[in-house]
Amino acid sequence: MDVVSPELNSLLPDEIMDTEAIEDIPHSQPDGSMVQSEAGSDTSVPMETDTPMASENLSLLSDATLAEHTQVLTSPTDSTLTISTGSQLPLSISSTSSPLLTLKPSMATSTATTKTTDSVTGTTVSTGGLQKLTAPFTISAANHQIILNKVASSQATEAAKSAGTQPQVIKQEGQKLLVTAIGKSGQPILLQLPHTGGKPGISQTSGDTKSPAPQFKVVTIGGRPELKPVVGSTGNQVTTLQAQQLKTVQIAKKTPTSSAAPIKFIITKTVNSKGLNPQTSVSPVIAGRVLTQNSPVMPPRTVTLSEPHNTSIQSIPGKKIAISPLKTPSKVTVVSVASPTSNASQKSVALPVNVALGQQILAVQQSTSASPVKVATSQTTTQNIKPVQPVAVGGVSGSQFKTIIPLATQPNVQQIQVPGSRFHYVRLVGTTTASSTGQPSGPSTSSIQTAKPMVVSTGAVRMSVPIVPAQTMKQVVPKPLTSATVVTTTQTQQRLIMPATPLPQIQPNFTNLPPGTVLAPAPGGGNVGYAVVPAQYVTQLQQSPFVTLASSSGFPTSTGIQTQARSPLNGYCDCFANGEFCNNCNCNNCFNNLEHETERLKAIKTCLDRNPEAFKPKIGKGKEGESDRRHSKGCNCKRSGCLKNYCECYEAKIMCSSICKCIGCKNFEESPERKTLMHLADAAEVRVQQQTAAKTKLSSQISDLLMRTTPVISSGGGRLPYTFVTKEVLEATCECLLEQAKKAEQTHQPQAEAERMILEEFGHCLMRIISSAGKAKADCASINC
DNA sequence: GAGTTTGAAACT
DNA sequence: CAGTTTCAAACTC
Repeated sequence: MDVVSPELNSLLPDEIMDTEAIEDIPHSQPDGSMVQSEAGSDTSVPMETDTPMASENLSLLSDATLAEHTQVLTSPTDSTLTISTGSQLPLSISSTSSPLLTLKPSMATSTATTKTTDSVTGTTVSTGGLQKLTAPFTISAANHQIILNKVASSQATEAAKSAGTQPQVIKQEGQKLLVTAIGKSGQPILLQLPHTGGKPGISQTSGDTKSPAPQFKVVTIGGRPELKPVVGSTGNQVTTLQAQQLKTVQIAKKTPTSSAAPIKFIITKTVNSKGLNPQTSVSPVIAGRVLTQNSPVMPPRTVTLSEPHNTSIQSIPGKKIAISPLKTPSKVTVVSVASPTSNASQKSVALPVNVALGQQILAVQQSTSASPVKVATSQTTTQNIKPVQPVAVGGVSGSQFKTIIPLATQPNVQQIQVPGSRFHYVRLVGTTTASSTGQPSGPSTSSIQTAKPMVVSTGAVRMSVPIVPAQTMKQVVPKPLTSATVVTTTQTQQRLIMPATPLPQIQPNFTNLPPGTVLAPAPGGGNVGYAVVPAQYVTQLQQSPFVTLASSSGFPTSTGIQTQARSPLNGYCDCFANGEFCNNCNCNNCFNNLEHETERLKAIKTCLDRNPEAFKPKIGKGKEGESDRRHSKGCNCKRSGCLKNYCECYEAKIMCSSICKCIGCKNFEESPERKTLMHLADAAEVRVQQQTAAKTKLSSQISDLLMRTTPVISSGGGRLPYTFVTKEVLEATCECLLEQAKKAEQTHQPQAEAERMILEEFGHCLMRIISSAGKAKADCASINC
C-alpha cells in the first residue's frame, strides 16, 4: 500500500485527509504494495497520517484472505471509543477471563454508570441501568439498532449474505455482552451468553487457529467487503477498556488464518459487504490511541492494526490515504473487547492502517494469566499520549464527545447523539458479516489470531469520545506511520474526522433518516469514513439537499452540485472554515452537513488545494521570543485601526504583529488608543459584574425573606406569615425604593451610592415588614388564632 | 431591524 | 502577486 509521502503529508493540514486519492484506489486490487507477510511477522507499512507513531507498536497487517473490514471498538469503561475507518483493518481482541463484553458508547440519555475493575483474574465490568438481555437477541438495524444474531456457522452468514441481509451474530454463550448506545432508548443492552468456558493460558500461536473455536462473539460495525476481520486472541472474558492506560497498536501485514480460533470476542466494523469471503472485516482505524489494560499476572494483549493486502487501499502506491480531522484533533478512542476465554494469551486487533492525525485509538488489552503477552507499547509514545479521558455516558462527564459516523451510505445506520455535548459524535455503522480468519501477528506479540466468521452484526453503535476543547490542543508534528511504530499524539483538540470513503462512493441519501439514524457503509464500497459532527447536526439530516460547490470535479453531477450559488460550503462560512458542520446558523441551502458529505469533502479538498492552511487555526503560537499567541497570517486592516472587531487580531484579543499588513494600526502594546479601549472595556466589564452581583444578592435576599415568612403559625415556629407580603406591601416597598432612587438622582449621587441607598431602603422596608409580621404573629398567638 | 462599514477569502 | 469581487460579521443608526 502506498501512502502519501511524509513530505506531501506534511503539506496537508493536520485535520484534512485527502479522500480523493482514495477514490482512485482499486479496492479489489489483489496484491497491493503490501506483501502478505507471514504470520507473526510484521511488515512496516507506510502510512499517511499526521499522527505520530513514534514508538507504539503499530503494525499493519495484511491479510490476503480477509475480505472485509471490521472495526471493533468497545469501551467497557466510561470512556468512549471511536474508530474511524478508511482502510482495511481487521480487528480482533481477545480477553482473558472476564465474561463481560461491554460496548459502551456514550449515550445522551444514558444514566447507566459503568464501573470497571481491573483485576488479576480478569476485568469485570459492572454497569448500572443497563438493559439485560439474554442472547441471542437481535436489534434490528431498521430500528437503528445493533443487530446481534446468533449464528450457528459461517454458512449461515453466507446464506444471510446471499439473502441480501447482513448477518450479525453473537454466538458465544456464557458470556455477557453489554452494548450501549443502541437504539433510541439510550439504554445500554446487556447481552448475557451462557459461558462455555475457555482455558486461559493457551498459547496464541498457530495452534489456536487449528483448534476449534468454541466461542466467538463478534460484533461488527459497518461492513466492508474488502477487508476481513482478524480475530486475535482467545479468552472467555470480555476485555474492558481502561481509559487511563495507553496500549499498543500494531499495524502489520496479516496473513490469512484459519477460522478455527479459540473463543474470541470480535467487535468489528465492516466497511462493506461485497467481499466474497464471509470473514468479518475491520474497518480501518483512522487514528487512535491504544489503551491496554494489563493485570499484573496476565500479560497484556496487544491490539493490532492489520490491513489485508488484497484490498488494502494503502497498498496502492501513489495514493493518499489521509484521514484527518478538521481543525482540532479530537480523541478517537478505540475500545477493544477481549474475549472471555483465556486460551489465547494475547489479544490482537487488526485494523486498517489509516490513522488520522491526532486521532487516537483506544484499545484495551487484557492480559491473560496463563500466557504472557508482550505489550508493544513503547514508553516513548506513552509519555506523549495523554491518558484517555473516561468516557462519559449520557454526558455525565463534562468532557465533550464526538460521534464518528461512517460516511458510507447504508440504510441501517443509526446516528447517535450524545446529549449535552455540542461536539461531535461518532457513528459507527456495522454492516455485513463475513466469516474470516486472520492471524494478525504483531512483531511485539506472538499471539495468533484466528477469527472464525462467526458473527457479523451491524448496526449503529454510538461511541462517545471525550474531546478536549480546542484551546487546550497541542499539536504534534505529524509523522508518517510505519509499521511497528507507535501512534502517539498529544492532540486533544476537537477534530473533525474526515470520511475515509472515496468520494465517488459517497452517495448520501439521508433525507428520510430520522435523527439518530446512522449512516451505514455502502455495500461494495471501499473505505468507510467517519465524520465527526456536532450534536446538533442531527437536525440537519432533515434539511433539504441543495448542493453548492464551487468546484465539483470528480463528483457525480447527479448530486446536484453546482446547481446553487455559494452556500455554506465555501470559505465564507465560519462553520465550514472552522472545520465544523453548520448548526443553527442561518445559512441557506446549507451543504455543510453530513447529508452532503460528498460535496463537503470536495469543498474541503478544494479549499485545501487552494490554501493548505485553510483549516488551521488562525491564532497560533508566535515565534520564539514573541507573544504566545499571534495571528498566523496577520491582519490586513485599513480603516479600523485594528481596534475594532473587524480586525481578527483585535477580535482575538491579541496585538498585531510584524506579519500584519494593516494600515494605521493602533493595536500595539504602547498604543494609547488601545489602552483606552482596554480600560473602557475593563471598566464596563467590572460594572456588569457588579450589577450582576447586586442583582444576585437582592434576589437572594428576597428569596430568603419569602422562605422565612412562610406561614408556620400553627407550628408556633419562628417563621412569619408570608401573607403579610401582600400586594399593597410590595407596592409600598417599591414606592419607597423608587423614592430613594429619585432622591439619589436628584442629589446626583453616583451609581454605586444610589444603589447603596436603594438597598438600604429596601432593608428598612424588610425590617418593617418583618416587624409587622412578628407583631401579627404575637397577636395571633395571644388570641389562639 | 435595516443599512453601512469592514476586512477576510475567493476570484481573476 | 496584486487588484477585484464576494461575502458575512461588525457596526451604526
